[in-house]
Amino acid sequence: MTADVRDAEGTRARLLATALRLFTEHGVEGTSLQMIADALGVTKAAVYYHFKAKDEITAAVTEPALRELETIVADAEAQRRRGAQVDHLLAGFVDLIVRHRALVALFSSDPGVARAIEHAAGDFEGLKERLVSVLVGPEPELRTTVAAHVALAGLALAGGAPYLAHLDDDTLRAELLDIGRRLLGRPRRAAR
Amino acid sequence: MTADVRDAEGTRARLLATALRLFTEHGVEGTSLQMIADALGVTKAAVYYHFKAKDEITAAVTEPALRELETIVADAEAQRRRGAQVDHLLAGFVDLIVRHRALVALFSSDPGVARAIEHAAGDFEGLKERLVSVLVGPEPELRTTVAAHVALAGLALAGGAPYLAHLDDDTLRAELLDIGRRLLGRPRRAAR
DNA sequence: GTCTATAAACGGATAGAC
DNA sequence: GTCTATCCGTTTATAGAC
Repeated sequence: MTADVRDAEGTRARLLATALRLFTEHGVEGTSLQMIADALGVTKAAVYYHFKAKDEITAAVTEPALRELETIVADAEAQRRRGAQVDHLLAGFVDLIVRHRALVALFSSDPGVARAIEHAAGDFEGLKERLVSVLVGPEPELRTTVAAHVALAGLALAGGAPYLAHLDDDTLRAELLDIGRRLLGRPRRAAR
Repeated sequence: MTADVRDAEGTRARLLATALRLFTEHGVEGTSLQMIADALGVTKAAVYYHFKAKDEITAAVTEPALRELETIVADAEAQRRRGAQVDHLLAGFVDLIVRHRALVALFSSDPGVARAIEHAAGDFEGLKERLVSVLVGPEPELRTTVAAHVALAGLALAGGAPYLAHLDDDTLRAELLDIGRRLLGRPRRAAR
């Protein structure tokens, strides 16, 4: 393998990590290819070697986590008891937040993400609705619906907030899970 | 008064309302002056008559609510008992969300807002920190800190979410307040 | 108060050399 | 795999007419 080819995947990974950092800092629409290229120390043309359009970068940054979320929702829907559905979804969502931190906050609040992936990844809006549906159940009360929206947005943004970036994964996961369960009226675990 | 002057304030108000709508839909950076002008049925040059730069529009859209928030935080800080500080801040914040809906969600999550106003409005980041400080108090526990971040982000985004846009002000305020108090460990009110 | 016209810069994107 | 150079559409912003 030549020196040229050697770092292809490494550069691609660095590019995605850099793009994510800039996206969370400036928003997707507020981040230009020039900014990404500059941060990487290459030119715009080099970026275009790895991705043929900006939307592709946005999709590549968010898709892995979105696919995971899709699986989490499907697994939760497959649970038989209502309580288990909520527990499964909440645990999975919090775990996703903790492992991806800023990413979940990004696609929870940045309109640029939705715009960029609407032609690619399977129905983003539909996934959100299924997420809420699992949390509120059939014939939801208003209180439950509002609590579900507060929980989803709050957990995602708090998990990606710089103020909590210093917390280790296990600590953050336990705290977010406890708050989520409190919000949704699920019993807290006695021990860990 | 001439016909030209007559609608000056009316146009300015319509412009700000239109800009807010587009900002929440596409994000600040994802909204161009051309989009605002088109939505208003005027040209870009007409927009520039009212505001000499895009950042000024962003600032004008957000500043009224930010000034209110500044007052709310100051009033809360002036309370003598800890419980009263939290109660005051929470009630004020929720009321602000309900009256401005999408606006609070906007400056809670859109990086474009922070960028646009950092040279104008007095310390935005500082205000956020004072807000959190009131909620968590001196020597805060981790659980409280995380809960405060979840509450602030969750209430703001849920309050501006399209899914809850149909709720009337009184209903939304009561629901958000109850959830906020539950999150922050404050006793719920018995009656309304 | 709004328009047309235009300048200057920046954005995304491509061609072709090395 | 990265570079220089370039294209083109769009964006912010200004000048000046009505």
